[in-house]
Amino acid sequence: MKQSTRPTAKRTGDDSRRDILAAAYDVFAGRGYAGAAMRDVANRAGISVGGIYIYFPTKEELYLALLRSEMEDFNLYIGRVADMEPAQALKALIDSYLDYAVRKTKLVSLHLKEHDLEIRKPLKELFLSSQHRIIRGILQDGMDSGVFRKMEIDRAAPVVFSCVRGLVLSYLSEGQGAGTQSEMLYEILLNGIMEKTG
Amino acid sequence: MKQSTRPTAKRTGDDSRRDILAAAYDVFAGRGYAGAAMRDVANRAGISVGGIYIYFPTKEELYLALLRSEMEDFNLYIGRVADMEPAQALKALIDSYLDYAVRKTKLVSLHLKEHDLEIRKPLKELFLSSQHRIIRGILQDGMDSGVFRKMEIDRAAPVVFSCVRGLVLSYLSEGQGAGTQSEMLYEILLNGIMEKTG
Amino acid sequence: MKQSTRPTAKRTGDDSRRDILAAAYDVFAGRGYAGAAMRDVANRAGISVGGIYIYFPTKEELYLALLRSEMEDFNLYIGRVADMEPAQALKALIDSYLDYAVRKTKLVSLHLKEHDLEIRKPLKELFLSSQHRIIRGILQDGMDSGVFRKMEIDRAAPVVFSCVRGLVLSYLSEGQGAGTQSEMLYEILLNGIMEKTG
Amino acid sequence: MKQSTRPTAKRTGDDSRRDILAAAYDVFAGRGYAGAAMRDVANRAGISVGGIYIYFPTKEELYLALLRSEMEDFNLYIGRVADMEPAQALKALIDSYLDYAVRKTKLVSLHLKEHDLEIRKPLKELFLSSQHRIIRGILQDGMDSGVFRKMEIDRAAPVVFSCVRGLVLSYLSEGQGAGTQSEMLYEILLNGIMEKTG
DNA sequence: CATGAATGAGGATTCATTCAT
DNA sequence: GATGAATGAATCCTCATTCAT
Repeated sequence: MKQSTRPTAKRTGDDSRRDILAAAYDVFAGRGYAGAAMRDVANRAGISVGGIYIYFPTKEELYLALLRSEMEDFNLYIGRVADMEPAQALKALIDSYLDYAVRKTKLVSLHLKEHDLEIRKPLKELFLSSQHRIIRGILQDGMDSGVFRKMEIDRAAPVVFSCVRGLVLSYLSEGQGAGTQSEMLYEILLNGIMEKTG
Repeated sequence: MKQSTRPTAKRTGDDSRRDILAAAYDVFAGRGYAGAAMRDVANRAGISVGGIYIYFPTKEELYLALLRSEMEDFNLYIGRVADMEPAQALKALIDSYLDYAVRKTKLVSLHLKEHDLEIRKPLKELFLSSQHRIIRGILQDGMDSGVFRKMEIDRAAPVVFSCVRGLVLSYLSEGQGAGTQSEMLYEILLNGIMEKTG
Repeated sequence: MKQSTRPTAKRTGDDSRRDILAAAYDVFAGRGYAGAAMRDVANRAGISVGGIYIYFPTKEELYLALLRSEMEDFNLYIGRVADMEPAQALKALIDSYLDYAVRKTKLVSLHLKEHDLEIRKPLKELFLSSQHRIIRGILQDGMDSGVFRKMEIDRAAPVVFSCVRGLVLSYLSEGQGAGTQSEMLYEILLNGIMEKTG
Repeated sequence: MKQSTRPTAKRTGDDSRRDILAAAYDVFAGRGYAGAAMRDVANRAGISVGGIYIYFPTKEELYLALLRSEMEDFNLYIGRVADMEPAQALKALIDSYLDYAVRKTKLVSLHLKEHDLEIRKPLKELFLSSQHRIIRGILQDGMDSGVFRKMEIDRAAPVVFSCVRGLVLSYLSEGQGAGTQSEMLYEILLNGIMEKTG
């Protein structure tokens, strides 16, 4: 005899997908891939366990979808450095990485934790090559405009990337001084630590 | 309810401990803390499941013991840079980190994967402060002898450490060019990437 | 790692709960708390091991739920003596206890076996105080109406309760002659065994 | 090069047996049959796990041996009531039971907990029949000497025994007032609770 | 689309028992 | 006699996945 005259505010499929992904973000980030429980994802998403499986066929697929969605987000975020002045771009790159890590600490942490998960491989390669391309672009611009010295770009770019990534890692690990360290890294990358003689 | 078994006492307790630790190294490194199964550790160690518990009361203790034992190993390994010339020491530091990562890829990978595991905290802090100390020593020496320019050591040291760690991370992640990249990092850290004007 | 199963949803949740409780009754009663295996409860309930945990979060909770449910049952059963004539009430009390023990032998046996289990304490105290109250009521009535002699009720009630409980214990232990012994206890409690002189 | 010049104070086999039995007493009593661990018995006995198996082939046998040894002890303790005056003997019986329960609370508690363990059956029957015999003796004496009224001894004896046992059970369960309750039981058994009319 | 009860393999841990020393 | 490391079955509990409703 119970009738609901006002229709339950139903989610569209897309809403549900989004909710699940958002919940997955929290749960995976908080406990790692192995430690994450589908039930927790379901609870946090306000959906039933079975409901998840309508949108994602396995835990693995859910995880991958999460990574994909976050990567898009990140690429958009980092893209803005593309048409800045070289030195400025480098600074912006470092800051962007660190900002992103601050905003999405748990996700970046997750990437680290699952850095060698086999299923991540294709996605990871996509990501790396795109990041390397951006940095190569910056270095090339700098050399072309005479701001940066002559370097073998293909060797230098990965190293610059490493340094930036290392800073992020330190932030995740120790958690302090993101701002001050980004300044310092910028300065060291530009000038080195050696005394300029002559 | 009646159980009958036939124990095989072939090893000394110390042997078993070592075997278990070695097996734990492989299993934890390969699958992370949560993903590692005690049964797999046992199989790989050539001991029974119960046998592990004679030497390590819980999975957590086993993991911690593994970390402790490896940290000692690493500290010994890295200690040799202490009394080198500053620039040389920096190069040696980078190489040592990378060498270690090459030799013990899976272990270093494990550190990354479990970088935020609560139980690791005390051990991690010990490690970090000891590494920072070493680098501060190198920088100080360099400044004292006029090889390095004036820097705020307390800000520079963590950044240098970050860069080295970033390189290790890249090696783990992409796996190529350890040698060539270590050269490049050394050079960039010393000279920066900017054109020296004047 | 991949699991595929085929659940059989034939019962309502309430049915399952009831089935599990019934199975728990048998298993706990038969083997005691420590000796009881969740798997056996599951098998007997016609449910999977995991299924139990949907309704009862731990073995301890299952046990407690069982005790609670049975205590309610018993209190209903014993309540009817409240408004009888004193002597009649005493007889009914003895009979009720014994009847209950006959009907639910294994459960009462379980109470005995786990009489000092820490987790039972609150429940036990509830039970004891309620039983003592009933008996004090009977004795008071009897004294008021002059059927029973003057006694210190607070001392007598626990002893009467002990005697009844002892009879139950004997039934559980030896298993014979419930009927005849209840008569005898009634008579001895009323008249004692001493020769009435004068 | 370590020599022990003074010979280790070695135990004889009998000593070890006794130590094990004493340890078993504590462990079994404290945790019940299923909950008791052989290792704990060993530790408490100051012997190795394997050592126990020299004296007792299984856990079950150890338990039985414990019961046997304690039963002998009890029979000796209770035997002294045999040649007292009837009423006095009854009082002594109640007190003895209660005293014993006070002294060996945990053991008596164990009997209760494992009261239906199949392996205990033969021992239990032995015990019961001996206790019933003693009580029948007291009642018979009392009737013969005219102190007690005419009763069917075979029906009364088990009931008297039940009452005594019930008192012990109450002591174990609630733990208070052993002294005061034994007085009360004695009085009620002798006189009953009914008003003596006429 | 959504639900959530059900499944059962698998995980960490315990423990009676054995046997080489 | 005595030791204690070793065994492995068994315990409680978790969780990815399925499917009747």
